[in-house]
Amino acid sequence: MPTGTDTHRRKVSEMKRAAIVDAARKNFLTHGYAGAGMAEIAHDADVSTATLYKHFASKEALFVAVVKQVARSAGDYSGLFAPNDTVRDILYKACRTYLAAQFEQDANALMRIVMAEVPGAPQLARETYAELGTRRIDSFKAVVDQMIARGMLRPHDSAFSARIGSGILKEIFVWPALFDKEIGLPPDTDEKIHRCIDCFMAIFGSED
Amino acid sequence: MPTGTDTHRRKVSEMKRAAIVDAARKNFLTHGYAGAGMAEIAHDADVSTATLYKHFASKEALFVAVVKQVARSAGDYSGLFAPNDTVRDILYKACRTYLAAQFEQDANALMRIVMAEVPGAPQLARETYAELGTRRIDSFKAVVDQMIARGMLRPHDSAFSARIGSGILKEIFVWPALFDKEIGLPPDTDEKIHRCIDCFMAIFGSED
Amino acid sequence: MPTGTDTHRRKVSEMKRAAIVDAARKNFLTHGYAGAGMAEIAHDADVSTATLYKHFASKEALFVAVVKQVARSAGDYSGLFAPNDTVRDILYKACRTYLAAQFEQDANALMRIVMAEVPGAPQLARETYAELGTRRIDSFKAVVDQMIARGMLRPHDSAFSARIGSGILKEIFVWPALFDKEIGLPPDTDEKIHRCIDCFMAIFGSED
Amino acid sequence: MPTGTDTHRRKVSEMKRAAIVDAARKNFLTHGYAGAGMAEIAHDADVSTATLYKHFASKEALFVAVVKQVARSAGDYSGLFAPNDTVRDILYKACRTYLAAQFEQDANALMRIVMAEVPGAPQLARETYAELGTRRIDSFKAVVDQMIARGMLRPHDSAFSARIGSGILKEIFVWPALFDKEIGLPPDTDEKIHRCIDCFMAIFGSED
DNA sequence: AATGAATGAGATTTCATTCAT
DNA sequence: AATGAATGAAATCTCATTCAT
Repeated sequence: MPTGTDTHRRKVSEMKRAAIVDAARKNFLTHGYAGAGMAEIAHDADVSTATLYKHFASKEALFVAVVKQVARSAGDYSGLFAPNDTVRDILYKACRTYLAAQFEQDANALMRIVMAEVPGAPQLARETYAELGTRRIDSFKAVVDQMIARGMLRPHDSAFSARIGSGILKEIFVWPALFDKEIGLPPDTDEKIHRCIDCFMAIFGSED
Repeated sequence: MPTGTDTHRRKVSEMKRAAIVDAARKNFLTHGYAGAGMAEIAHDADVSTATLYKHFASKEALFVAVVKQVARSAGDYSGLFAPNDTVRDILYKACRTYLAAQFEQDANALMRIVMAEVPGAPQLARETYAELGTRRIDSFKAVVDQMIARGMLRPHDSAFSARIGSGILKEIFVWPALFDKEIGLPPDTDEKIHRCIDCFMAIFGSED
Repeated sequence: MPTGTDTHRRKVSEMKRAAIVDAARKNFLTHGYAGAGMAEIAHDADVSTATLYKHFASKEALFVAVVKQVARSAGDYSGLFAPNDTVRDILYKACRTYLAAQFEQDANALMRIVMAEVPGAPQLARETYAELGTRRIDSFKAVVDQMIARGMLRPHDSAFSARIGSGILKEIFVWPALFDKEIGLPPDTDEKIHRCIDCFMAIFGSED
Repeated sequence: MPTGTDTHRRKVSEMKRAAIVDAARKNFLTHGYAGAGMAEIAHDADVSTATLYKHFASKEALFVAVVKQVARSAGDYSGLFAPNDTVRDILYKACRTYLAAQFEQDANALMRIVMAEVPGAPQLARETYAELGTRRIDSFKAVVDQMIARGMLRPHDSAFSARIGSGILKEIFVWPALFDKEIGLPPDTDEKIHRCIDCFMAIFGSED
């Protein structure tokens, strides 16, 4: 019965593919795009280079696969609204979610690499920006929309305020981390988040 | 009289050095750090590779020189205060100066490359962040301080507000440009700047 | 059955390795260490430079391999004692064996190169001296020990006499060859050997 | 008066030449022929590379000059015969003189380098062998001749015995030093010399 | 006569990719 | 389908030597 064999083969093949993407992500993040080597990736994934090339036609194709895999995890903004939450409570949770997605998934390191490839692979960079940049702000915007609907924020252009909020968070937390791989979230993150929220509410808060 | 000869030689040598840095900047910006080739840089500068290496001991040293040269042009924030300027006028000019420094000198492209080198050359990245990141915000902060002193802005922590302002501008203008080398300042830049100023003044404006 | 493939691959690979060492020996001997080029070695071995570097991680590693290969042929001193041989017969055969190992395997040329690398690679030089210098004398000493046991030579410190014998042979035959690559064993080698034996027996011969 | 100036100029020029040869010797001995760099030699001699090339047309020519300079100091065997000296006393002094010339003037290191250049510069090697090898043995032979004339040694072919003596000394003292730049004369040099003399006298001593 | 910046040619080494088995 | 040895093309860097001043 070839079916069973086929299924088995496909399963093995997919596992190898996953192992490759995994090994590739680690290598790209550690050594950068140019620094990562196909041989080492293959070795780390317990696969021959030839097999690697069966799955991904080129280094760039492999890199695209890694980016897409990471970008897929955008952060979950559902269930942010608990019954007795204040405006600040909800904004705080939204900020935390935003930052978690940015820091926990190596998204910073990935952004660095993607940016570096802008001259060489503009399409990839644009797509990644859409995934890692725009999409996250859209999620944030959805939260803002809900808050406006509930009268928690003054009515305004939420697309704009979401970017403003994102910009403030990036400046305080993300930007430094882009230039230093050892910088994570600082110990006084909470306090800083609240100062950011102060700003946000000074602009977009309801007027009472 | 060796002086004449020496002076001449030095002058020629310095011109070659400048030509090398120039060619290097173009190459790095076009192809990225790894993509740029010393041979091509030397060729573009009309110099042999050996001469190139007399001036810069390694590819990295050359890159550092390029970064420093670009960073040197941090933007001139003096003479921002004209007699009858409103708060908004001054902030507008400050924003324009900030954005000019960021866009006119290829600073965006350079930032991309430096970020890409974070894993491989952390020290360089940190120094560049200090030059291209922190220093620009400091200039901005000095403007804010003056405005506070003149009662144009509510008294507050100017170090913080300078970062907030910088963060907002980056999000709206810089961030997209980091992911797309063809993105410069948009046609409706003025309008966008004014929306940013609205935000800034909502937070830090004097309360009248 | 991967075994067949593996075996075949290994066989091919080993042949290439041998070809590389061979080509390398010729190049090193002809042009010296610094003068030999990896590209030419690869070409002579019908192999790409990349393959060469798969087998030997560096020029130095390749040179070490060459030295070890040559050193392996230390000369065979067994079967020197025939029933009716006189003392002189046996010493003559030992001298011939010693000189054969020194001249037939390019050991002289190799010694030259190794010596030249003394400042740059002291460890290698020391090891080579152990292989090409000490070990050969040890073999000679074993022969002397047997001759003493049979009463053919006066009892004495064989470690010392072996060095004396080796020193005399080196002076007469090896030393000139070290300074002139075209000098091999001279036509009157036999006569010279016997004069050396005269000296040796004058010192260490039994007194009858 | 140009004469004074000319004389002065020539004097300066000769001093520079000497400085160059000196710096060259140090560099060659330290780094080997290939390892030594013309730029560094010029720097060490406080001279420009162009001046260096005015004095010596090429690296090889400079090396030849160094070899000749060192070879010129062959050791002084005159005044070896004191009134009441025994045979052994005189031979001891001759050995000491021989070894001093070999070890004190970096002759070992120079020999290493010359040998390395045998394939590339055969003529130089042959000449050096004549200077550093043959000539020293000739001096030794002269001493032997005198000893024969005085009845201190059995009449024999002194050209041969000088080589035998030289060979024994080389084996014991020089050979190891050729493979290890840190090896000088050992602490028990005297004892070893006397064992060598024992051998020599067993062969060539007068029979009383 | 002297300088030292500049050079051309070549060195070793690396790596994404292919191909015979 | 999978292997891993082999490759070609290029990269960074060095150095003896020359030349304009």
